[in-house]
Amino acid sequence: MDRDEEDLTARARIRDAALLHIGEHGFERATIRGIAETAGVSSGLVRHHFGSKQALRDACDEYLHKVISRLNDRARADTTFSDVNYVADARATMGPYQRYLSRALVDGTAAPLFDEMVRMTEEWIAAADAVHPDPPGVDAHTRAAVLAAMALGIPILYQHVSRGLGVDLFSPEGGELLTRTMLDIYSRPMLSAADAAKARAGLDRARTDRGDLDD
Amino acid sequence: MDRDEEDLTARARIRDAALLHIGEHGFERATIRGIAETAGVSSGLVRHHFGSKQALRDACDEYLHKVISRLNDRARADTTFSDVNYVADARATMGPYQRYLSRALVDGTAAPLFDEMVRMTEEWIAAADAVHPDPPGVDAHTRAAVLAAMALGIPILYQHVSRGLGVDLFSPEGGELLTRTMLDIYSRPMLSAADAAKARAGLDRARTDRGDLDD
DNA sequence: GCGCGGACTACACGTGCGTGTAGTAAGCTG
DNA sequence: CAGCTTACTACACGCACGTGTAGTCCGCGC
Repeated sequence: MDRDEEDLTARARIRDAALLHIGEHGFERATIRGIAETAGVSSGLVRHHFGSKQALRDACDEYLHKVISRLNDRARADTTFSDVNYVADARATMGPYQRYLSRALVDGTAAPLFDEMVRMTEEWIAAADAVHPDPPGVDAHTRAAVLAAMALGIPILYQHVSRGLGVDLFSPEGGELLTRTMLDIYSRPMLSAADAAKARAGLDRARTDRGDLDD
Repeated sequence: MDRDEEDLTARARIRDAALLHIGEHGFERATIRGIAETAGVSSGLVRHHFGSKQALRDACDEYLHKVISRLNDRARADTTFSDVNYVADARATMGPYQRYLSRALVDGTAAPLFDEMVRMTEEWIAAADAVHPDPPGVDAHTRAAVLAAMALGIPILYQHVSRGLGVDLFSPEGGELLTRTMLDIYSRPMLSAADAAKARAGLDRARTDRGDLDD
């Protein structure tokens, strides 16, 4: 239905089980036997369908990339302020796969996925820049990359954030609290424009002191 | 000198090697034999000093916590706007241990470390709130937890960010670019107060529609 | 019916690695 | 010197797990 035509097949069940196991225990600790058991198949079938443990991981990455692309397309259609929610939305939809994603990103895989998030963030930044009075110090792409990493820090450190908030970030209450928090963070600058300018001036001074030629 | 009195001992060398190996390959893939080889000792000595692989990991966590506490104390003394740099500073000082830290945070260990960062962020938020005209929607501690996770997302996703920026985040140029980017991000709100209020109103409406009693 | 390919299982192999054990050398105390 | 503790090594055990192999069942084309 909302998956591929291969959904109910053993192959799909194995992939889903792998996403769960690897997300829960990490790639190394996750065992083919454990994945097979969760999927309700023999361990040999895992190898039959995917060839090796690494290939199974690759298949998981590819599958998630497809799912997220679809999710992004849907989010792109929604241009209201619920854009702020896109991380929360993604988390809700991705559900149990969130831990897998976090690990994949941290491990350095899933690069195209991160880049796609940067692209989305870039669009958002461009819109924000359009209504901002003074020009930014660095280009939108750079800010998008950093901002995407920051946004992803929340689901990646989900357990720590949940502990700090006192509620599970995945629960409806946690999701709403996070959204309200993000509204504060994104609408209330931590630094005044004057303070930022002052800091920038300090950086410029340090740079010229070092003898760099651009100014 | 800047370490403990046990610095040059085999025990310290093993700990350092473990931080490197686990940071580089992850806890599971890191082997006691490999750590021992890097430390220039036999694998048995690792067990002799730390008892088990897990205990070695615990010792690494504890050691890093100590180092970071010292780093925080130093940062606390600096109340200028270079506060924005505290993540970058930490990364520079932590150097090769950064990957270990990221993994530890993602794995859920190093909870006290995260909580300490939340505490630091909370102080910073309180200072920003003092000069902000309108009151925040959520309390400072909640915002601090989320903001700390966001800030940590940058070093955790360091390779992706580096790719997006086109320079190594660890290089001096990368560090300066990051600082300038952070200045933009922290001084230029992504949402206007009006937009945030609109989104909040939407959330309130949804909440009362659900029949919650507080308003 | 026959053959054949794919899905699937049971089971054995090899190995890498954590862990346990025994033993050596050096320093300290009496 | 004996006796003990501590740092340290060499080596073997055992297990868990990825991988390889052989074989069964089922469906489809001829």
